[in-house]
Formats: sequence, structure tokens, C-alpha cells
Amino acid sequence: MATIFTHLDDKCPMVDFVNLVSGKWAIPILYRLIVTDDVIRFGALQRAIAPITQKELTKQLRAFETLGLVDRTVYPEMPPRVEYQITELGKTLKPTLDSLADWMREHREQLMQASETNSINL
Amino acid sequence: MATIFTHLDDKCPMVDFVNLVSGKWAIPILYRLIVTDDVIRFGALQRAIAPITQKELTKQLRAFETLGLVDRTVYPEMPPRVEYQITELGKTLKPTLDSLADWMREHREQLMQASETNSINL
DNA sequence: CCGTATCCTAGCTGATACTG
DNA sequence: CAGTATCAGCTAGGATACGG
Repeated sequence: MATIFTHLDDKCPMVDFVNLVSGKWAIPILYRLIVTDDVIRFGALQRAIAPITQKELTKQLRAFETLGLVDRTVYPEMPPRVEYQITELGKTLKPTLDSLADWMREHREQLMQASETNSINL
Repeated sequence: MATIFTHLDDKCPMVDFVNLVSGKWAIPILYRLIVTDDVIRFGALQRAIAPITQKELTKQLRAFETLGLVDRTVYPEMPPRVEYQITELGKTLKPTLDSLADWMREHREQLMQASETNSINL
């Protein structure tokens, strides 16, 4: 999960961000939990953020729980049920992530065309 | 640089985002170029986003150039000079990244305390 | 100064099996 | 169902050295 604290004392908030909220799937997971704005079960979350692996989703959710961004509730039933929910702290990211989602929706086509015509790797 | 197009046809804009704008240093680099709002040389950029490696910065800048987010100008001098600048398209990310930077500045202490008391890996 | 090449480590994925 | 565990393989990232 990285969360490396070396160089966390620098002046760039974005460097702090990528050190604390690290991982390829971090932003999609937080965004999905924020949009849901309610409890959501592990399986439903994984399907919503496909194609994330079970292992990776578990790891990220544990990290967010540690950071106080996500609540985790285990129901000792059979079969087990585990529900996740964004915390109040996590919800403070909503305007930012909404903005990012809007940007992506607006520029998705242009960006994809650019990367295809300039032929990046596939 | 990843830029994987598999599953780019799903409904989550954030999954699109992490597939197009991928890499640990992507956001810090774009933010720095946006804040600078002027040409900036490779070396100055690297120092501003420390501790990014030269290799990683080069790779990311090439990807952003391909996406049309960054302009690159080479001056065939000796020693060489290469200047980078955010494009108009790239500048459309400014409100979003400003918001993210503000969020990080506001919650940095709380997040770092949480990760220390709950003792994550180092 | 800027970029590339090399080698190495860390992170992510896929598949599968197994538990409470 | 929601994990944990394993093994394998791939990709991303870091450290270092070197060349134009």
C-alpha cells in the first residue's frame, strides 16, 4: 500500500496525496463509495469498480479504514456479510471527486482520440 | 504508461481516468505544471516534484504530450534545454486539482495521525 | 542538462484453493 | 460471501550509470 512517509514533509500537497492515498484503484473506490452514499457490500462494490481483483479491493479498503476514510462493519452470519460506507471525513472529498468525474466525462473522447492517433502502446 | 483500453467502455469515469492518466506521479506533475502556468525546464520541474526520478518524469511527460495535456519544446543547444508547459486542455483540470490540493492541505495532519496511530506498514 | 539503458525491487493481476 | 493464502507472471517504479 506504499503510504511512504519519507519526503512527506515537502511542500507539495499532491506528493503528500499520492503517498497517503496510493494505489491504482484508490480514487475509483473512494468515488464509488461516495456516490453510493450508503452502506454497500464487498461483492457489490467489486462489481461496481470492475475489473478490480478481490485482493486489491481488500487491501485498499483496509488502508482507507486505517486512514478513517471508510467504515467497515462485519456481520457474523453465515454466509458472512461485510458492509462498507464512506465516513464523514471521506465525504469531504465529494466535491473534488465529482469535479474529476465531470472532467473525465467531458474530455474522455478527446483524450482517447489523442492517445490513439498518436499511437501509444496498447 | 499503462493506458489500457480494455474495460475503458465501462460506466465509471474514474476507471477511465486511472487508465488514461495513470502512474503514481501523474497528478503531482500536472498540478505543478498548472500552478507554474508558464514554461518550466525539466530540471526545475523535477526538483519541484521531488523525489521523482528522472526516468519516471520523462515517461509521464511523454504520455501527457501524447494526450495533448502538455507541450514540449526542445532547444538544440549545448547543454540542451527542454521546456514544458501545460496546454489549454490541461488547464481545464485546474479547478479540480486546486480542490484536491486544498483538501490535502486541510486534512493532511488528520490523515497522517490516523495512519500513525493505527500503525500501517512503513 | 536531458534523456536513455540497465538492473533490481515493489506493486498489481490471474488463477486457484481453502476457511468461517 | 468475504476473505486469506499461494504461486506465477507481468508491469510500474527506483537506483545508478552513461552518452549526446
